[in-house]
Amino acid sequence: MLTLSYLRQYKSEVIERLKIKHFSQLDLIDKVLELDEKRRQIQKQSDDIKAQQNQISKQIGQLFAQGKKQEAEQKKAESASLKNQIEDLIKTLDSIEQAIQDILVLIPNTPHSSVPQGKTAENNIIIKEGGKKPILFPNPLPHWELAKKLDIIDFELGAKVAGAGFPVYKGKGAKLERSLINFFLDKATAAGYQEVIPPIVVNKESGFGTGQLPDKDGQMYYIPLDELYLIPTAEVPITNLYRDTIIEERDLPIKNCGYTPCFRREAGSYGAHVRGLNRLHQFDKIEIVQITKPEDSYSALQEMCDYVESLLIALELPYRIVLLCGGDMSFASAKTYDFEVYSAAQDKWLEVSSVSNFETFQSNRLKLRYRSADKKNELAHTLNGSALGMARVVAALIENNQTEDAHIQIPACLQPYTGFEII
RNA sequence: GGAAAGAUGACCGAGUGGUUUAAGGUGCACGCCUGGAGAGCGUGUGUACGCCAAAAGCGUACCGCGGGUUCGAAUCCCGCUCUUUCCGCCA
Repeated sequence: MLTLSYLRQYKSEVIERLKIKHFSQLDLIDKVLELDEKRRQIQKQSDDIKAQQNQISKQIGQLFAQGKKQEAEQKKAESASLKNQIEDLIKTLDSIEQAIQDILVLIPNTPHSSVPQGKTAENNIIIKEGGKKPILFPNPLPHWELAKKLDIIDFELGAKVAGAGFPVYKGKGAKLERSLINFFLDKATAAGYQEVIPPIVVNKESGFGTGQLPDKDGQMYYIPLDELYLIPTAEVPITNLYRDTIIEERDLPIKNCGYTPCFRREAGSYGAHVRGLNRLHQFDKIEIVQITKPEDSYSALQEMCDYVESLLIALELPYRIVLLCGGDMSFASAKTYDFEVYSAAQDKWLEVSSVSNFETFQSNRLKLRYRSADKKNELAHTLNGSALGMARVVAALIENNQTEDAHIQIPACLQPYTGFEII
């Protein structure tokens, strides 16, 4: 969330930027600033009275030490009356602070000045296309048909065990999945990201820290008995590793990567566009996360995009890079690039990565700061990206690399991992 | 799941109701000393919010978290969380 001091200082600029995000409740800004004004006024009052009370208590202690009981009793009465005033003020203060918090969590991040205008995905800007679309024979099979024919992914079996959207990978399909995980992790490690294996459930503090809570709790699986959420992305546990910490400037940037399964309820989505691996309740993903100084975060964003692009090139997949417009960006992001691969049999672009700079939006919630060279504590910037989301990569590999006799050619970079060249 | 012990600053560690304004030590920073280093000596050394044009300064809160008792709580009471050890169970 945005900080109050930032809102106070850059109010009109924030409002202009939020218009690019098509945020409709701009009146919340004035409301929260009014509450802030009131809060400061009441805090001053209550701090002053507390100071008086502390003085009196100290005097009482001294009076008792000197054996002046009578005077001490008098002071006690004086202090008691102050106590009532303080209680009232604190009650008001608490409710105002709560009201401020309730509003702040509703205000989305402001988009970076380079984010294009626009309301929906149609206004996104394709900034680059790369790779070559494959030239396939007539009537190529969509991945779910070819996968079934080769018996490498079983959707019905997964449906029996868990439900729709929980596929079972079998044989060479499972090996392909595992090979991709290892390939991506090795690449990320070579690019300077330290590997972590985080928990795949998180508590609500973590969900709040990265911005999934309170607004998107319906999209996460929840375990009520233990009050835990299944992670929708490794971004949540990995970024939260640094919640409530102050990092020395010399230790930045911090670069982490991690593989986890990801769980998404995705309520309300159905139909042809979610067939097969296109949209799942459980899928594997490698995530990259960076924590940087504010002045470095946009070069880090570029570096992460270049890295993700290098993976797509290595996999020889046709891809395009999309700069999201204001209206299509997520609540917490200041700037986001999506990476899509072309899946030939479906004739569809599938999103396989989303790389975002959150600036201080997450770090403010996380209380994630760094100590600058001149000993000041400032909010760090957080970024993350998929590198990559597995299922759709598998879908595209299956469809694009299929042969006329219904086999799948494994790209050269994966063969050392799979140990086979064809499925 | 059962039992016991514990949680204090960057770290170690003292502190069972009132000069605690959290002792002492370590570390760190700066200064003195030195040809240089070390030792020694001195000074400083958390976070958040607020007051102030700003700096300096001052105020408030914070000793795991949340309540309570009291004029006053690190200290007393209640609840919770986590850690360690032992027992049980177990991949």
